[in-house]
Amino acid sequence: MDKIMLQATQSASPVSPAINSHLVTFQNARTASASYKLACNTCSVRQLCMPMGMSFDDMERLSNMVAARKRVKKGATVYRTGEEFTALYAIRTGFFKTTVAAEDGRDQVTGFQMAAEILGMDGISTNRHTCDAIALEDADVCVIPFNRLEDISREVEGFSRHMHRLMSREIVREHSVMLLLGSMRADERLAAFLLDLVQRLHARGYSSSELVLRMTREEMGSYLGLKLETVSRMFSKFMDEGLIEVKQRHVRILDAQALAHLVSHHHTH
Amino acid sequence: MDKIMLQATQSASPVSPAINSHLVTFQNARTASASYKLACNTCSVRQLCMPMGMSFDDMERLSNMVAARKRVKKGATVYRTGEEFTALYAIRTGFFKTTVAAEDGRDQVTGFQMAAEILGMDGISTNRHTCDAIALEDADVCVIPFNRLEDISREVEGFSRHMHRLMSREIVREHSVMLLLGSMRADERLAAFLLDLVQRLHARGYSSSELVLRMTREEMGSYLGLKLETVSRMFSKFMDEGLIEVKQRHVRILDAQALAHLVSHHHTH
DNA sequence: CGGAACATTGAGAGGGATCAATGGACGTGG
DNA sequence: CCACGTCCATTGATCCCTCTCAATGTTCCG
Repeated sequence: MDKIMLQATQSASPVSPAINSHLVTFQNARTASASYKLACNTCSVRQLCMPMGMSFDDMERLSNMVAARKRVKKGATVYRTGEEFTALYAIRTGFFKTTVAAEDGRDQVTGFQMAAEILGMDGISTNRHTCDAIALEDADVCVIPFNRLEDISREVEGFSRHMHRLMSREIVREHSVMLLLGSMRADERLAAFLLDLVQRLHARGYSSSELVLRMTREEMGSYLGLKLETVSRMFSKFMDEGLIEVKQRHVRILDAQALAHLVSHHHTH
Repeated sequence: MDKIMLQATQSASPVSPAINSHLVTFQNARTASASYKLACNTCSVRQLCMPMGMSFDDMERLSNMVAARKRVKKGATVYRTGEEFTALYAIRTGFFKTTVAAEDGRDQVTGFQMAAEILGMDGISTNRHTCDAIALEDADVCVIPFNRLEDISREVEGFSRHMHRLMSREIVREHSVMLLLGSMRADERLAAFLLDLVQRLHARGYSSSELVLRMTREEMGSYLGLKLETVSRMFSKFMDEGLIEVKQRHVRILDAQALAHLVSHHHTH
């Protein structure tokens, strides 16, 4: 088999998606003056993240709520099961997994999160976190103290609705995972997973056909309800069928349509 | 095999759980005067439902927000996928399932809901519902227009936090379903399901060991990621092992501990 | 009473798990 | 820069749990 060369497009800085061009010079000016102060205004993922759709002024208000930026080393946790819930975390850079643990030690990856996504909403319900959020690469998050969020809900018109939307989106996402786990075969699961990942990366300015997986086969398997060997076999199968190219964690999607077809056209043997 | 007799404890009116006894006379007084007006104050599930933890006055405010009571016949929907999202629905009586549909027709039961639980949170994210909510028996729900909820968030201290908690609780619930679907065997799934159901029913004043299933084997199977035949076989297996008694949809749990042990002590063959 | 919907049970097949061995990639330190 | 160990991924052989297909039985309701 030929060696394939895949550029690690994800390593490079992505083109900022959907940024209003008239803001760019302003943005640069502020970056210089504000130096290390956190500012949603200058954040490359502000269109997808918490301040999505906000006015410039409201973004500034939000920035002021954000207590701190926090670096998380690969393998480290943002929070763990049982820890007190105090804040939500918006991902600036890096890639995470969340895992829930059963009493007997089994654990289940419940999601993979990337830039602009929010970590920690599980903790609101009981004031204790119910899962672990673990960085799969060195990462950078905004710490948003939850009690301050309630202040901003009063100050910023429509922010409360916005928070509800974020949480609802998570509920809807989990519904589709339940559909995946409850009714799809191994190949369908992996296809759905790859398409979801690449679509989210694309929304962040990355390629719509190439991606670098930040997780192991085992972590993918846990998320997809499969064993790592099965995940590996499905990768090989897709390669044999010419649907993708795989070299370790680099994946190039050659036939997205065929993958999508797999997901949405179930047929028994 | 002996015929077993199970009383349909669920059909009978449950004892109201955890109701402060000094409120009862007051409650009765109001029931008489307010006749058919919706009143959280007099609702038997107020301690578990939306007004959980609220003061008497705040409950009254909430009641005033609730536009209407809506009857839903068995088999009918409260809302369907694609319909515009306008309101949340608090279940007064009855039992529901929610289902998401894949493009190819497959559908997946994402949850079963009973009195005091909230339907419709999936719709907040996009202003369109993303699943169907179907009554499994004649039911009665409170319609809570969503825009009014935002009003009450401003008026009632802490209500916003309360809403967040409700949504977070749903997220956490779905995490445990993902754990179930992703890592448990058929018998473990059914055991976890039965224990969850009976625990929720118990919180509503029903027996902690007997229940009447409102859904078919197929609906259970869909929720649990199993085929109906497998569900049926697991019921038979539990019966043979003396863990439960089953007669059609009536189930009596004989050895809850053994069921719990199944769930939390996974062992390979 | 009869029909439809639902549930049980059996036999057989298949998809994914398990067990096991090998191979590659990567980081660390010599 | 190479050697080495560790972690990760691939692949094969076999097993078994769950699905599939099919027949029968039961309940419920018009």
